[in-house]
Amino acid sequence: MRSEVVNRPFAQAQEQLRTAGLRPTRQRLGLARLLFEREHRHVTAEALHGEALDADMRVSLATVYNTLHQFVRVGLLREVVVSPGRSYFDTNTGDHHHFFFEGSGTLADIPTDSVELRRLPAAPGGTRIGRVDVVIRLEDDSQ
Amino acid sequence: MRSEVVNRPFAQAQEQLRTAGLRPTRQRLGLARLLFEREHRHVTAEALHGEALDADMRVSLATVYNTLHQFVRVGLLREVVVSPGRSYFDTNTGDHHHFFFEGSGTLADIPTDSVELRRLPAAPGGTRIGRVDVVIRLEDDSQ
DNA sequence: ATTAATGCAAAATCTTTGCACTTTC
DNA sequence: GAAAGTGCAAAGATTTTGCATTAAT
Repeated sequence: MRSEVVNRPFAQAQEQLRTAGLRPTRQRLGLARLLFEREHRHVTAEALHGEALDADMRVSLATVYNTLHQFVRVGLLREVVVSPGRSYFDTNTGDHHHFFFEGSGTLADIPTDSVELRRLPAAPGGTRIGRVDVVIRLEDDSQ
Repeated sequence: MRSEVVNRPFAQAQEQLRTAGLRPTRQRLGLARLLFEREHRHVTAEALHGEALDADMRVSLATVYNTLHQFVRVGLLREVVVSPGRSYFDTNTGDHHHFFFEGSGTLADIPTDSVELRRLPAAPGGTRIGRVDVVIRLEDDSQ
């Protein structure tokens, strides 16, 4: 592989960050690649930090937190709150809902069209609906 | 008021705890009265502890946490997770959903029949649905 | 050069735990 | 008196912050 060849995934991540108005720094690029170069995923800050270290990136946990929140702010990620004292970040920012496996503490997307939300209440005065979160909590089937 | 007259609310709380299999201790009784003698409410451990102190009860924050979780375990309360790093406890254990006001960090019940959930996905193999939580996140209408 | 981002360690939150003491049954 | 519950302070866990250093434009 010739070194002057453009590194595709890298260039893509760079573009993605620029578009979002974030400087494509080494850490943000690295984290973006971990997050977005595969299938949609759900990560905790701690888990992503672990992956980064495994991939020999040098990044602090504080920067991982900061970066995840920046990504949420610019719409690259969505934060999912399902468990007290732990934040999950979802690379799927589209309209969809979640299974939460209480046993393992993991999340899975629910295809949009397998939940149908009929009739929503009106937003109370002075507010507007920002998002509707549906979480289906699953317990181990101790049949 | 004659001292031998039965204190109704107190007796009710006592009964409620006994039925749930919890010893009616001074702290549990006091917290139960704060929680259940009024309309349904959403409290944090910290807020409930504050109320207890205001009412001149002597109870530690640790005991408030323990008690809230015990109440959840026996079905007297329901825990609602909407915000990272803060647990809310809901005295309404019936089937219903929530508004979450992002601005103030407060919760409100949504009447059951103003949300209709049609079509739910089947629980993945080895699991069963424990609960379905719907949270409608409200933002301040900066119109 | 200028401006923004990072790393680190420290702090801030929120929650749980260990154990001696107290209360309930 | 036996068993369960409480208080306190300490520890845990997760997340945020302050500030000097480093990197990107």
